[in-house]
Amino acid sequence: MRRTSFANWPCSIARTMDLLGDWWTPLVLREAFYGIKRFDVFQEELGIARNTLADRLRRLVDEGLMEKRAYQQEPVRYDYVLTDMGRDFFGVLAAMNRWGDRWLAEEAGPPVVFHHDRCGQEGHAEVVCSECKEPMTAENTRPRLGPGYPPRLAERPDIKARFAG
Amino acid sequence: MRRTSFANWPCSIARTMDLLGDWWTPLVLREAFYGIKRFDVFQEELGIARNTLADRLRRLVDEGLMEKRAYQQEPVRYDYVLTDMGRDFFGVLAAMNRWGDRWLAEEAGPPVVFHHDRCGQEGHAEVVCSECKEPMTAENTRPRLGPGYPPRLAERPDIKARFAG
DNA sequence: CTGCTGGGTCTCAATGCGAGACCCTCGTAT
DNA sequence: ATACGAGGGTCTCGCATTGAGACCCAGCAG
Repeated sequence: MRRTSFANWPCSIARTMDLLGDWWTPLVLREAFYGIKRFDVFQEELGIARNTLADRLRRLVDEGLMEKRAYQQEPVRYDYVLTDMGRDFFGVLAAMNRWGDRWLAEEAGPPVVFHHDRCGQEGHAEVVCSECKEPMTAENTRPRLGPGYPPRLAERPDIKARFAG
Repeated sequence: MRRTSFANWPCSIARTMDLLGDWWTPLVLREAFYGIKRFDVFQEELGIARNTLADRLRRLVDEGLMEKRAYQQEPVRYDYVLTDMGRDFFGVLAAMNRWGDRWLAEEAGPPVVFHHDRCGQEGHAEVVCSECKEPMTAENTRPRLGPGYPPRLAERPDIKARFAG
């Protein structure tokens, strides 16, 4: 059975999960944010199988999150760097990191903290509303039909009910 | 080959990915945020195989993100509700949703938008620094060793180099 | 001419995913 | 008394994916 594809669902979360592809992809991106560029370094740091890494990098390049760049000729050597699309994924990783720090860390505390150059302090990620800058939580936020929702689906009673809130 | 476990890596992103388990889990959580509680409804809305759903729900309960609750006796019927830990995951989904809206939406725009009760406006998620409330991006944020990082590992030159920035 | 570095591909076994069928317990309509 | 439907699952089984490790190739250094 082929894995069910979410790429065409009317849901950005599903689409995002679909292209993440698996557990390794976010970790490859994490390494990229750490500044890693070269195949071998990704491979050693993560302990990922080489074929799996080749596959994930190829996917990330295809999807537009990374770019394969020849950094020298004779012999040609490639490295992998984040595109704007890839760099923008940082927020997602930061939110994940925060959640993990909060709920999965051991007594000793979070393994990694973030230094925010902008203010010079160590802080963690917080997810806020773009309009009022106050925290966005499950309690104070509700989904609504957006402009990109397929009109035909939007007619269905169960869908209507879901977004009625 | 058994899937490599990230549960004990010194990285909250890896740990989070490890317990997500697969592509379905975030979507099950999404449904839960939409207010879905019952097995059959999860199953119909997502079109997920019943055994896979049973497995994911069991995992979410085991990990502490959801609770199985008897909502009636004779016959006993159970439903699944988010715990505090589960509800706190909203931020991660919101960040994912925002990224997907930005980079994967079609011309028509995002399929779903968020209404923020707190301010009464429609906004999207933004990831900011907990200290200064300014956006946290790959460019202005750097990882540092945190208190929970395994001391033995922290000695390694490659690890030192990575967090030197 | 041997071996090292960098960036991969190939082979193959073992998981795990997912469809669909099946199961169990009540409550209710026939 | 019996069939049927709702609710919440488990069982079986085929195929796709995962991942370890071996192998490949090009250039350069000893």
